[in-house]
Amino acid sequence: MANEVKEITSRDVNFAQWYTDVVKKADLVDYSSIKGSMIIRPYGYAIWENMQKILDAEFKKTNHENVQMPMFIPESLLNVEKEHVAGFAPEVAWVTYGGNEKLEERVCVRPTSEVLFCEHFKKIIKSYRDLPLLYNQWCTIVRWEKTTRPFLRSREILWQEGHTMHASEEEAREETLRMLKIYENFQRNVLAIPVIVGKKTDKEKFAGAVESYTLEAMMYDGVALQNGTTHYFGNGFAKAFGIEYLNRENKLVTPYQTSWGVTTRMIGAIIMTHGDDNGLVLPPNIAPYKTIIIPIGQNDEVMAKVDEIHEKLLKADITSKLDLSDKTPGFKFAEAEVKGYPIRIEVGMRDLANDLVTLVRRDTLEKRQVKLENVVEEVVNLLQEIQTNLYDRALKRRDSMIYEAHDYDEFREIATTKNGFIKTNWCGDVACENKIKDDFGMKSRCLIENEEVTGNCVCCGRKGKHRIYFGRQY
RNA sequence: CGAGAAGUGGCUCAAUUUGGUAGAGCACCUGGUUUGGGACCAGGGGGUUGCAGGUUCAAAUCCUGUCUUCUCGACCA
Repeated sequence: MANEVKEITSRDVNFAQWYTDVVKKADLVDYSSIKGSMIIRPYGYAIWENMQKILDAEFKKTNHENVQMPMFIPESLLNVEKEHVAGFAPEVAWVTYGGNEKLEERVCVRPTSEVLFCEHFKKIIKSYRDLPLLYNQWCTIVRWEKTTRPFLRSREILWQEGHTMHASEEEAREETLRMLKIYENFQRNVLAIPVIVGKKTDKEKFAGAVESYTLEAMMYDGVALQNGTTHYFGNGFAKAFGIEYLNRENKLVTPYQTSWGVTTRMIGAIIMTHGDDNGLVLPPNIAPYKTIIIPIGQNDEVMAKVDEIHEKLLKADITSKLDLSDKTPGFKFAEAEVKGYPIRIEVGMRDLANDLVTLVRRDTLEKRQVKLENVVEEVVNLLQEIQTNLYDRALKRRDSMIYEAHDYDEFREIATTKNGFIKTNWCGDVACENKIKDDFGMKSRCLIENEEVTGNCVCCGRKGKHRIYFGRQY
């Protein structure tokens, strides 16, 4: 009995436990001896590598350059921008000793790198000719979280952070929205995750930002996962750090700034958006292997065909794994499902006698027999179908879990009986946000830009200023 | 950080109540037979029981501390 694969808790019985089971059984991570610092195993890391490859290409296309900044920040540097340090101080890790000697000034492990970039920018930006300055770095950061969960909330986080400087406010705002759009397209088209994109309220925005934008995804259980953010900083940081340059009129002026980032949390989002009781389900566009080929019976003809199909797929640029282990077919089928390969190709004599092979799609587990000579073509089409179906399915589910509340009683009724987001009107007062958080544990997700405000604030009854989503979050 | 639960070969657990030679199934290795949904036969390797103290003739078992994991909450991305 291969019990290790059979022990996935049903996601409708205990979603949190199901998530933990999938993460482990699909060989994505292992725990380390440091709380909240996970080992990302090859199969999990391959997903991250694909994310990096695709996003990095988008960053380069839009003229960003990669750099690598230090991992340590001296306390005095972190303290330069007040709102920023207030936001991050409670969760930074401090280094106080070097070897046996106590440090003169303690240094923290970067929780994010704004201040490091600012210090550097001050040195290298002299002229309007130096702008825009478009930097990005792939690195890890540390935030000392109290509760940790693989991918969703860890202490050591793999991410990408873009930091840019611009000559005008308008240009910096454009950059903020440009990167937001890149994230949105990536999540929709590659990860097949529908996201609600919008502006954060003042209460929820990044420490030190003028405006923060977010990509909010809804997980299978109706809980929100913030899947990426972009920030417009105005020139607050630049002023605090004294970054100035000479413009065309030979005047000393302050530039405008942005930052933006996504993390391996997106892997958690894939799991909780597409996964099912059999395990992981990977969208073809991000899967390390788009197909897994499983031979049935070890005779020469089967082995020859399996090799042939594998070669053909690779030639057509379709990553494919060939499972030649000596497990039984049933075991391999089950394992292929746990690991979420988009398509499984079963090759056995029964089909080969009629020049057929069997394709099994992971999203629906539906089987179909196809002509051997058409395998590549069929796989290409099926991958597209799966990619589309996963997005449509997730979108439909999400939309079915968004509710409109017109008054507080209705809000309470929804918040206490249903899982999902609540769409409503809000007066703009942080007191109402706080009350909703205290009463129901729901925070504002983001403001809705394109809808007219139709009623009064759901909480206080005063005139509504914004359309807004509320929801519980990871 | 608060409440609860748990840490025994890679995994799931037994032995803990009542201190007395650490055990099973699966996984792993070798050989063979198998192969269309989680195979079978034979043989074999692997654990000083999370870690550190303490009590005792004797500790997986009792006591103290600590670390890690899980669930629920608070907080934060």
